[in-house]
Amino acid sequence: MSCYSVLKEKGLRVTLQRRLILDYIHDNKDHITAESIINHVHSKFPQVNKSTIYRTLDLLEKNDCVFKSKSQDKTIYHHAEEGHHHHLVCNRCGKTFDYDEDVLLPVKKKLEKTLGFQINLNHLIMNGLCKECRNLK
Amino acid sequence: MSCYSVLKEKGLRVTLQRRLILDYIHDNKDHITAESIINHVHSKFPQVNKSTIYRTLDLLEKNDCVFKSKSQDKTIYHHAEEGHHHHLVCNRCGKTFDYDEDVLLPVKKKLEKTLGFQINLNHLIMNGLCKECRNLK
DNA sequence: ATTATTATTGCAATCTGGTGCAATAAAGAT
DNA sequence: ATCTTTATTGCACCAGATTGCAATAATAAT
Repeated sequence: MSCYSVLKEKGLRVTLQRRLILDYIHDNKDHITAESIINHVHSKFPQVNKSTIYRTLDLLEKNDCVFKSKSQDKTIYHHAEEGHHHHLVCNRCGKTFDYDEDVLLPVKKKLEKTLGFQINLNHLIMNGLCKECRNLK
Repeated sequence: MSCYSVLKEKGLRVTLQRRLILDYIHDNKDHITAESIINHVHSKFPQVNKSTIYRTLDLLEKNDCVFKSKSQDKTIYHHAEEGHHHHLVCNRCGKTFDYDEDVLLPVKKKLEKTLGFQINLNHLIMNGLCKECRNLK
């Protein structure tokens, strides 16, 4: 679990609270909401404060251990393994799907050429309808 | 101002509060924050409640009169004229930039072919660094 | 013009996410 | 094993956004 060494390298401490949160995110390959993380931590240690959880999530994001994004109204987190930062989220069933980073490279290049704008693909979530849900209606 | 007729058609009422908000959004071509909308309405009628404003914005979004999106931590609204739904938001200065819808069409088509996922381009905001801000650092 | 209907509003309370600060505890030094 | 340093936590509080409900007011019917 390399996140622990990342923390230690930077002089950050590996606390019970951080282990609870990190392990939970690593055990869940899907996107998870802040709410579900809070629930999980509270189910094991109810006395852990929610502000600690939010601060831990911010810290993990700053150190590239998790990715944080907004999907509709909710804040969503997922673990940060290489090559898995790009997500599609279905507006109907809520499931997430990965896509190949290369798909967006031409867009990135074109926007840099024409507008000089450098988009950050790591934090990009695209919403829509997945295959199954499209067939339902 | 077709939004008024949209409301009337659906049996929704055109109230002072809704006129204030609609007119303000129509007069502003840029993205505007919920905060600036609240400030504007309060500058004319301080007694209007903020929950009314949020509810009105949700209603206008549901009826396709405005678009609502998240940029970083803020909620952002803009009027819904055809061909202006696609935005880049700079993470440093907060300015917004439009881009041509066509840029993303190949991506949309590819994802539909390979994954069957139908992305909704209307609500897509991409974050990054604009030309000016890139040059600053 | 007045009345009846019901969509809309204001209010109070709530929820999510975030902040300053004093108390606490992890990890290194002794 | 104990002490010291200071990163981290819990607490209390705050801001933005949201909701249930009773009061209000926009529109249709008379």
